[in-house]
Amino acid sequence: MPFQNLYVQQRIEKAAKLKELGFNPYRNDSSRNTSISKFINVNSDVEQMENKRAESRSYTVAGRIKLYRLMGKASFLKIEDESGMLQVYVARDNLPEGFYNEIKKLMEVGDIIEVEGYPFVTQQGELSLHVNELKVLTKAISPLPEKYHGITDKEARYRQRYLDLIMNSEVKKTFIVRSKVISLIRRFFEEKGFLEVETPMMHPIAGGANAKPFVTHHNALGIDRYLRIAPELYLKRLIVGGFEAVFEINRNFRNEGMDATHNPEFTSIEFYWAYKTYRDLIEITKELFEYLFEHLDRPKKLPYGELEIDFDKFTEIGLVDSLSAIGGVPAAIVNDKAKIIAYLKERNFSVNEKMNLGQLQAELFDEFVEAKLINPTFITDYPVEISPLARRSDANPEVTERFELFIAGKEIANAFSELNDPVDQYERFKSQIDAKECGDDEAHAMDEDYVTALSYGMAPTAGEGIGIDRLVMMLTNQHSIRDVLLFPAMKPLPSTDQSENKIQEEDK
RNA sequence: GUCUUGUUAGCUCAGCUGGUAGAGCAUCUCACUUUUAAUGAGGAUGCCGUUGGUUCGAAUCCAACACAGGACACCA
Repeated sequence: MPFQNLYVQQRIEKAAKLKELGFNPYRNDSSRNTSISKFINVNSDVEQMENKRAESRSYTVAGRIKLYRLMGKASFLKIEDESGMLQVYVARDNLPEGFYNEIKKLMEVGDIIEVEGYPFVTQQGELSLHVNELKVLTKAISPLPEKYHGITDKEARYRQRYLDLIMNSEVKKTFIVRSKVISLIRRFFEEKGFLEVETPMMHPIAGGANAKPFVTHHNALGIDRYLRIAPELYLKRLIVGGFEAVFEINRNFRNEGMDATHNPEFTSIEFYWAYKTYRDLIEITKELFEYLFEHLDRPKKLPYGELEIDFDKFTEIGLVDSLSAIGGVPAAIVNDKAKIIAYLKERNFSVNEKMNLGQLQAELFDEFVEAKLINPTFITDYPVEISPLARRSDANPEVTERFELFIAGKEIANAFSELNDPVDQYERFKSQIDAKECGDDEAHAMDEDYVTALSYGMAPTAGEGIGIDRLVMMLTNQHSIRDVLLFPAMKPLPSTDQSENKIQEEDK
């Protein structure tokens, strides 16, 4: 049974008393006519007035009580709406007779009230609203966290994000930035002539990435469905179909571990661009960042924890070149399997000697280079062995036309000129099946329908995916993905409600 | 998955080498008509995460479990 808590009981009592007095504690007749920030802007002139008040003006504002200072026959309240916080002055003699004494103990911090009145400036110099009329719109029966320390417990903040949002205004700002980033990305690609599309989230075959999918069941068809791990293969079908520039911003689902950079569902943008190559993607990616910084009004030298990221300094380097130039690995060994293995062993890294040259180079990159890539860096020319979906470079068939973008030591984007040879694609799927049978449960499944699509001819195309959550982390100086997700995945708590347990039992 | 830290009042936190739980805010009563975390006086508030064990006695020691934070590993 909820609401057993003493403080909740006291507040339920107050709601009942309001009802007795004829005040609905959950009324629906708000007549708010301005926001708090507008009130403050419009009345900034009141301070210059002779008696520091404008009794002829009238505003109705509403908000949640954050502070309540009751002083006998008058009181000050701070109320907050989405736009800001406002001080409100309630004096007994300015209200209908008896009203103030009736209501002053029935409202409290957490309640949402509406007040009508005129602007004035207090002796302490704060623009406030002098109340002529007051009503409780919504009674809160659970008390808010403490007014000074707020709520700091991470678990409570993630599970009860609404409390976090009520108490911590910076949190709200982070999510406003997140919303803007998504909106700007959408606008950027629309302005470039891209078409936003929606492809299925429930896939018969989970493809487009190396990841374990979630499985669900479609009762009517009697078949299992996979929550998508990437929209890639559907978006490329659309290129086959004749759309030349498409993008999709939405969720992917991966049935893997959770940590500071991984949530089971995460948001990405993937975009595919016909008649273009990965070189064009590098240019459009730089442009996108320009666009974001311009419209977000952020400094190009952005602090990130201890680091400072300079978004005016995009650089580009080949993966193998980066090993010596950035990672400090001797240039003489980076193209020699045996020497790399010896080098890694000397430094006490566990080495799988069955790895091919490309995999070993990737290993060196992960160990010695990745963390050092603070300013935005395009790493290009990925070995063919670790790029199964990317097109080989015509100049050097050992590497692919691919890049990954790293910022603050983390991968932010992955892009390449797409493989559009259907026979080659079929062979690569087949070798993935072999890998799957050898125990690699993240290997791609054969997608014959996709191969069929390619067989009708896909124009030369370049495609890119950008992790929105990680991008927002960087732009908001957050170091956990949970701080840029409104409702991060959390394990359910054991239910204390027996009826709920029963339902779960019956379902089994 | 491994290691590590945490879980005490609505919130933020004390509670030492075991002796039956405390502060601030909030809440309740009283005073107070320009306060700024308002102030002053008085009162109430606890499955000390859960389950076991050791002990005359456990918030405290031990074990298992649950949840969370952090680090590492795995993964892209």
